[in-house]
Amino acid sequence: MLTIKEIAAMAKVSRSTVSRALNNSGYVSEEARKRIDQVIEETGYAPSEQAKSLRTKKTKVIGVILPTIQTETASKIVTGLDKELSQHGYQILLANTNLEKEKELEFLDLLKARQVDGIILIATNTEQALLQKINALKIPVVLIGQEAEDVASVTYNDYHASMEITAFLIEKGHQRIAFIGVDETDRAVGYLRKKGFFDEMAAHTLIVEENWVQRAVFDIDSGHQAMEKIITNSTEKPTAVFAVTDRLAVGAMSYLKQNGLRIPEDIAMISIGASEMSQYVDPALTTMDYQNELAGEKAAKQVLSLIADPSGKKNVVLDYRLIIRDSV
Amino acid sequence: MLTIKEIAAMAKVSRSTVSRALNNSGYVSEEARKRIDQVIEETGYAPSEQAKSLRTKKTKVIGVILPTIQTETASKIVTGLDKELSQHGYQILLANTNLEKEKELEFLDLLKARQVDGIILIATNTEQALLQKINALKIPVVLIGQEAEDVASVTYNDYHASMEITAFLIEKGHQRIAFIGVDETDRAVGYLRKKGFFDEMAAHTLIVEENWVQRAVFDIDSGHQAMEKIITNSTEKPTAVFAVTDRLAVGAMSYLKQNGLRIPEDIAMISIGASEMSQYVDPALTTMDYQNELAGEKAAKQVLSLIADPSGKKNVVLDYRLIIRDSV
DNA sequence: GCCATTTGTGGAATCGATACCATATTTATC
DNA sequence: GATAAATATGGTATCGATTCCACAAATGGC
Repeated sequence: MLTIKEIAAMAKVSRSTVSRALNNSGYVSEEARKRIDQVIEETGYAPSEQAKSLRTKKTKVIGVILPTIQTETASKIVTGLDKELSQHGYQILLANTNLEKEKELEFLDLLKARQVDGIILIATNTEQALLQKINALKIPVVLIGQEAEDVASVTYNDYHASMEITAFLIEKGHQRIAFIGVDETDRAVGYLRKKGFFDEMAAHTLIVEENWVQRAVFDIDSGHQAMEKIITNSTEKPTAVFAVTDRLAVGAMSYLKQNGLRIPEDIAMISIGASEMSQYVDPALTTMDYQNELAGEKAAKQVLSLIADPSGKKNVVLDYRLIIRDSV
Repeated sequence: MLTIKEIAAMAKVSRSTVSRALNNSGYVSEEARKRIDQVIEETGYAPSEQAKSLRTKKTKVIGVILPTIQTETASKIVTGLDKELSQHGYQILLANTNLEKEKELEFLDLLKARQVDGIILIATNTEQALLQKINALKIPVVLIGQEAEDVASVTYNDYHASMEITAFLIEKGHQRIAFIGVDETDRAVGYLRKKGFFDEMAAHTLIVEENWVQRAVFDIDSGHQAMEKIITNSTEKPTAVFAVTDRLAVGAMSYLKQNGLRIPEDIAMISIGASEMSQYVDPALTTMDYQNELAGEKAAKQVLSLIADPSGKKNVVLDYRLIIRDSV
């Protein structure tokens, strides 16, 4: 590999001068600069980022820890992140946990060893061990999707969004509403969305039958199964179902259709996500748009600002908007 | 930051000894090792990957260049890549071109400057400039989705898959078949899939009306528009449509449904991709499964083997299988 | 008990850049 | 024309690891 030393020799200057020319720091004469530029042009030399960052303590790399790339949410967020980061010369180093919590901790260490300038964590929980590790890290970290004390974050307003969805169903005349959620250690998707639902139901003094509430995991099949349980176990059938993600809703819809139940006439369906798919299933799904790409951009902006000034931690809360289609 | 020097001091040994203990190279006494382990345990020290790779010339990072992360194809491939790479301690550095060809070249340089151990390129073309640069790079590169001379690759059998799809439609009794394709500089998706279609049609001496063939770009909307053109411009309507991607098919279906045409009774629909969505649109889409995750794994395996032995370039061609559902 | 291995350890060079400092030359100021 | 400031350049230390080499101590074989 070509090094600065060889470039210096070829341009008949010292390494210092080449370095100065490269970084536009200090003084370099017209002539020297011209010769250096030409040599670089001819050889296609590019300085080693390795060596550079060993010296400068900056890598221009941001680590991104995510539970999976195979969801639209994740890929939209990453797109948003990349859009903003690449503009500032940063690249993304991926760390995929495959939904294993312990890996989040492992990757935080690994990314530190790789000296990333910042970390973005698409979080699935806010457990103490995680938060402690983040604070011990001394590297800017921004959480997406979960809010936590002392850690910067970009979150969706899960509680209010959930209330609004519930209110929308009630307004449409529904009184018996079922709920398909996920594990509550996921504070945002599991706990807050559920709480929003229950609080809004309570505010309208509507009761929720126990069998109407099912816990699923993050895939379509799981939504299907949850819907099956709701239909087969409940004494009185609900007239609407609130699923916390589009995929769960799609799974639930497939069960309903298979069993001859019409949507929305027999059972209405609503969810959160605004995935591409939600638009093309039949009927088109009424869903809450969380603007994941924007979330990525905001998180990227924040991590960049934290790199410049680590003291300015913020909790950005994003807006949501309901996309009304045909499933309610 | 903690360095090997400090660890050495704390354990009362030299840096050399710590390094040997860390890498299990050379001799280290029981006692010394014990003290070192303890200090590392207490301090949570992790060696700087920066410094390490400056010396060893290995980064354990693989660069992945892709046209977009927002397609299922891409995210499945990345999942497959990560699955295999992470098992061997490699991480992925993302480079998103947003479908801009020139960026592929730029990123190749950038990744070289970052000294990645290998590069995986989810390619959209096989132009000379690209191939030349790849060969000049002296870094293992594996192409996914496009085959090219002198470059390792993992490809789908686009030509044959396309023929099989066409044959399937013909076998089902269709004679007037429309085709929604993409730009032919994309050799695999654009050129080969089209050629497979035309060759198979010709083999059955079936003619393809000019207006039945439309060029679209890679999104749902574009499929919608292409379908509109086919319906409104053709003198005799086709009885089946072959779209080169699921998204295009979904867009086409949405046009057909909006205009009261029944699928498959009036017009049958078939495509390539086996996306999650294809299963839940109405009617469920008959589509060709390309096993993208497997492609990622194979590409990862190949890049790892090229790192070990750069001479063993291969062109792996993957199998496909038709998933027959309700749209034909 | 002597010589040859094996085992254990530290010193110093090195990877490829940056950055500080000293020094030389040119230009400006009065 | 002397002095100060601006411009230009190279030498050298440094970042944090690995690795080679020299050397010392322990072990073994006869």
